[in-house]
This record gives sequence, C-alpha cells and structure tokens, in this order.
Amino acid sequence: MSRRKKATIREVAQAAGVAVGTVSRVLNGSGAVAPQTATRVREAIAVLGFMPDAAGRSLRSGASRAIGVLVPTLSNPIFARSLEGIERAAAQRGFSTIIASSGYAPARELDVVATLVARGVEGLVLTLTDTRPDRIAAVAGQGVPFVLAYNQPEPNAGPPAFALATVDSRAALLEATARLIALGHRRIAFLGGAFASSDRSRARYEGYRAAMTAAGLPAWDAVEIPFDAQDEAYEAALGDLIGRLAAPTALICSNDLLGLHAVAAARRHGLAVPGDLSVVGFDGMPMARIAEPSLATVAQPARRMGEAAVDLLFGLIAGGPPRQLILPHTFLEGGTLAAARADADPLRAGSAHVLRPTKPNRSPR
Amino acid sequence: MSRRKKATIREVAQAAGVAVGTVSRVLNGSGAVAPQTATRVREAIAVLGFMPDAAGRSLRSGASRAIGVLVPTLSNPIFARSLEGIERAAAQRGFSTIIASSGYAPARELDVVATLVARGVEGLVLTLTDTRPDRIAAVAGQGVPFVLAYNQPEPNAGPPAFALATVDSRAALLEATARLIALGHRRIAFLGGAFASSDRSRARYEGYRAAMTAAGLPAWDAVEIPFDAQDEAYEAALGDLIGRLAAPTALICSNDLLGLHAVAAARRHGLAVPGDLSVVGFDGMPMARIAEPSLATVAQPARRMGEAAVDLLFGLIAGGPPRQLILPHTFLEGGTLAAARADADPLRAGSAHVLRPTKPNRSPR
DNA sequence: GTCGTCTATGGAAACGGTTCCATAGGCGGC
DNA sequence: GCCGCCTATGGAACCGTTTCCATAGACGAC
Repeated sequence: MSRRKKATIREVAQAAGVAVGTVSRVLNGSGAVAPQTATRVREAIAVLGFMPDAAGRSLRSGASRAIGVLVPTLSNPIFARSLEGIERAAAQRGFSTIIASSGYAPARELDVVATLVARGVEGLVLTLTDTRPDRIAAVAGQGVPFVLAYNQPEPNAGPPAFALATVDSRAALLEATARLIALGHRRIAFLGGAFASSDRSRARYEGYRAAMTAAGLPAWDAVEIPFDAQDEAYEAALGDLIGRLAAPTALICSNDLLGLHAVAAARRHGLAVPGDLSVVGFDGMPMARIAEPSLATVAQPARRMGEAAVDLLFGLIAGGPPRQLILPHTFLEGGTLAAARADADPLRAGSAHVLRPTKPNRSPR
Repeated sequence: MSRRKKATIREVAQAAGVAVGTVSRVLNGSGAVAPQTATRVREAIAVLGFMPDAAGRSLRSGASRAIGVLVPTLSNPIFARSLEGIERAAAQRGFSTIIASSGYAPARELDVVATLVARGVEGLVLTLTDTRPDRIAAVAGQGVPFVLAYNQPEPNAGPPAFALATVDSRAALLEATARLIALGHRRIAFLGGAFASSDRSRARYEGYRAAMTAAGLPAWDAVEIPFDAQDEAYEAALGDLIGRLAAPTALICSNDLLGLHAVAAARRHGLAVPGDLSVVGFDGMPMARIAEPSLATVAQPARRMGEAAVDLLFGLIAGGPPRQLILPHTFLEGGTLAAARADADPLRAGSAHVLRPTKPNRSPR
C-alpha cells in the first residue's frame, strides 16, 4: 500500500501510456483531455499513490498553494483560536499554512516575514508588533499580498493602502470604560501589554483615555506589563496600584490573560473581586468566562477574524483592492464587575485610604 | 530598499562576475571559495537583496528546510505551548514549521500527513489521534522521519520502531489517583476526552483503573466527552455523575481544560469544590493554576516536550536510531483538592445520598 | 476533395536553485 | 623542469512540475 519512494509525474505518464503534459492537465483540469484518457491517468495516479511534489509545482508555476501567518505568540489562546480559523479557511481552498511567531519582538518580525516570502507563500496574514507606516511599507515592499489581523494602525485618510481585519479596540474600550463609570467608578486604572510590542494595547488605552476625559475624570497612566511577565510581575504592578493613596476601584486590562492574572494578583493582595476591585478584560477567552468570578470582557470573534483575514487575502490574491474589515465586538458582563462602593472615594467619604496587608492570602502552591 | 521583483542566483552571479555555481557555494558554504570572491558575492547578494527561493533549492537538493507538525487542535493551550517549543527549536536550525491540525478526526489525519509530505517536509512531529500499529505503519510508509509527541501507544517489546516524546500518562495518573485515595476518597470518577480520538485519554484512564484496582476499589466507567463539547455537555455529564445514588467525591479529568470545565459545571450544580468534590486535571496549564481554586494537576513540560521532539527528529534525520523519551511529570497540589468528608460515604455513614438542586447558582452571563 | 478549425495529445522549454564534472592555474616534490 | 595534486571556478545537467508550441487527426463547410 505505502510506496517506498515517491512516484513522479513521469512514472504516472508512462504507466498510463500518455505524455507528462497530459497528466498535468488531468491533475489541474487545465487543458482539454478526453474522458477516457483522464480515467486512465487517474487510475495510474491511484495505483502509484502519486502526489505532485509541491516544490516542482511551485517552482514552475509560482503557485505554492501556501500562505504564511505571523502571530506574536501561540501562548495567547486568542491567537491560537484565530489560527484555527485561518488554517481552516486556507485548507478549504487547498492551501497550507506556514506559521511563524515573532515572540513580540519587533526586531525579528521583518526577518520572519522575509523567510516566509522566500518560502514562496502566495500571501501573508500578519499580526505585527509595530504598525508604523514605514514598517508596513517594508512589508509591502516584499511584493506579496498581505492582510493585517488584530492590528490597529493609526487611521489614515483616503482609500486604504493595505488590507486589515480587526475589531475597533478604541471604540470597544471607550464603551467598556463608560460602563465602569456608569457603575459609579471614578478611579479606574489601565493595565496593558507593552505598547512597544502591541498597537492594540495602545489603541485600547486611547479608548480608555477618551472615555475618562469625556466623563471629566483623570485618565491614569497606563501600567505596561511585558508579554513574558511572570506572576510576580503582576503582583508587583498591582501592589503598586493599590498601594497608592487613592487606589483604583476598577481595573481595565488590555486582554483576558492580563485580566485573569490581575484577578489572581488582587486576590493574593487580599482584595476581593469585584467587592474591592472590578476587573474588565478583552478578548472573550472561553476559559476566562468559566472562571469564578467570570471575567467581564470585550469579546472579539477570533475564529471568524481568522477566516475573514483569509477571505480578504484571497481577494487580494485575485487582484482585488485592499479592504479593511472591522468586526463587531460584544461587551460581556461578568462576575468581576460590580458597582463602586459608596465609601470607595476617599475625597467624597472624607476617609483616608486604608493600606491593606500585602500578601495575607497567597493561594497554595 | 525593497525590490520590486525577486532577484535570482543568476543575476547575483552576473553582478559579482562569477558563475552561479560559485554563488551557490558561497550561499551554502559547500565548496572552496576564495575569500575575496566570497566577499564580492556577498556584496552582490546584499545589493540585490537576494534570498534563495525555497522551491528551487528544495527541488534539486531535496532539502526543504521545513518540518511538518500535526496537532489535534490549537485551541488547547498545551499544544500551543508545545508548538512554541517546536517552532523555536526548528528555527534555531534554520527550519520552518508547517502546522496542520486534525481537529481530532482520525479519518483526516493520514491525508494531512500526506499533504505535509507532498510539501517536501524533511521530518514530522505528530500527535496522532490513533496510534494503533497499522496507523503508525501507514505514517512510516511515507518514508519521512517522524516523531510522535504526546502520544501513548501500547508499549512494545524489542527496540523501538519509532521515535516518541511524551510523559508517562499511565504512571502519572496512577500516582494522582493514589493521592486521592490517600485523602480518603473512595468514589472517584474519571472524565476523559473521547478515547477514539486520544490514546492519552485512554492511557490515563488505565492509570486510574490500575490505582483503583490496586486499592481494592471499584473503577468507574470512564465518562467520555467529545473534544468539541460545549458548556452544556459538561454540565450534563457532571449532572449524571452527581445524580447517582453513590455520587463521586472526587473527579479525575484527563486534561486541564476538562478539569476547569468540570469545576465550573460542578459549581453550577451547586457543588462546592473541593468541599463536595475534589477535582484533578492533567497538563499544568498556567491558567488553571491561577484560577480560584487552583486546579490540582499533573504538570507536563509542554515546551520542553516540543523541543525534545525536534531534537529526536533531527537525530533521525541525521540517520540515528529512533529513540523514545519519557519526560518527567510533576503532581501539583491545588485548591481543588481536599480530604473526603467523613459523611461522604453513604455506605459507611448509613445515610442516603441527598440529591441537590440542579442549577441553583448559575453564574451570570 | 480541399481547406480551415478545433480537439486531444506529445514533446520540450522553463522555473531557480544544487551538484557534479571538467579544467585552469599554482605550487611543492623529486 | 616535469609531474601530480590541490584549489578555485566555470558550465552544464538535473530535480518535478507547468506551460507553451507543434502536430495529428476528425469533422464541417464550401
């Protein structure tokens, strides 16, 4: 059943008693082939277990039937899920998916893209760490169609110069922050991934800022957390926040992973969530939703985003114009959300902030 | 800076005033090249921004510098993390990673492998859904070196016929089950992924069985959950278990994803974890560890397993014999673990099991 | 019957590299 | 001073496929 050595198109041609060109035509349905001949060829293919070699095909035709994907990391389930959408949508068109990750390192990114291009991918789905115009131009200079996914470059006047599939992070966070304000929160802090590695984090912070400003509240400086942070880093960051004279009563996190870690860190600091601190995330990871308390969050359709990005990409490959797609987000209520306590505001209540013990209740290891 | 059209080796040769063979030699460090000539060639390469085309290279030399990876799903962070290890270890050797997922469908699996092989990958890292000898033979028949990761085929006498990197699921679950028994649990149920799609799930069940039998306790039938299960499926499965006259006081799950869902489902059924039900998972997902209560689990070194699999693979590619590597697992205590309540055993306490209300405490949506 | 058209097919060139073979020149040993 | 070997390099074959061109034969129109 299994062949020792891979059969070539020449062997198939010989077995079927036709020329290699004819086999190729049968394979690709390109030229006219007599039905009877085609059958004979197909039989030979089946008997020999022939599969066309991708390298030979790609070399001659330039069609590798593969797309390249760059994500910052596979450890964040949101990217993993979007990859599932990409992989499925590509496979549906007979395309393979070559995956690479940048590890959130802007410096490696362009090299990785170049490697993918050298592999002959026909298109790229990229989540870049850095989306300044010159970086995007550098990618465009590779001459391969590409779609940005999850990215949130500065909006640009005129027709779009590149394709994009994303949610409107800024608007989503504006909305989420407004919810917290409506719940009576006044001191709302923002915890985000490093701005240098994530335009999403930055866009979300801007949304937060805009909402705070609109409500006449002071926007806090963003607390940036590196993407490879360990538990201790979260704990330290949170300790810094709650140690302040006027500690926040709510915390907005630029993704669910941060949100879950923030909840855990708050707990270790002896804060009740949502009693002492409300927390909101971003992404809508299923695992954050089944946590207790469930994480309030802005859900984005990750899988669909992956599929949409591939759709856009094949539009480009077919010669269409670059389109920018904003997918809908949904605010999900959750157990980490509560109204601000009446006594939470030291200015209003006239009481000084009470410092809590730092780590009274560390959970068992 | 960016080239409109990709340069070829012939253009480089012309620019440097040498033959194409010489450029190739510089590129691969294969033959002897005068330092001065090499410099000239390297300059031409830099000026033209030349990158060798993978298809051409692969076609002639058979060296695609790519490996193929098959995982059941990317949605389980354990595979995503192992992929990070694979990707990194491969990239370190200048290899790209082509990823495909089977979606836990045994039927698709062999096709996917064939597709990867047709792409000319030089090796495969596979997590198969089905590891019966004939399936492994079918993979071996493709003539490409491969390593199984995470898989747990029936042990075989004699020297190993294929390479393997895994933890000893059976031993790990034997140990975990023994821990529960030591905590006084007698009625311990097993919740696993569908056996038909996971030899790990099966091996873990066997470990559980062995431990129960060794302790003179009856082993329960495994409750199998499909891998695409929704919340409702978990709830139903758990409802069935706790609705029994002699309900379990502990639950062993074949992975952390199941474990987290089981904890959530138990909560929705009004059971306290670990008060009414202890839960143990498998994998050591970071997210399960920061949950409250933290999930007791058997941790496996996912990233290292990915790296180890690639090491084994390159051993094979270099012509070495297939090696089988068992990585160490660690039992992690967690908040989902408690001693069995004294009144938990209806036989011993002489009291009938009290049926609890089914869904009194559903968490907010 | 001749011509033109159309279909089915054979055969060869081409894709962009690597690898092998041939060879020119330099150099040391005798 | 000749021979042989070694180094550096040129040039061509080759990998497996697609694509293009040529052609044989069938068939309809006149």
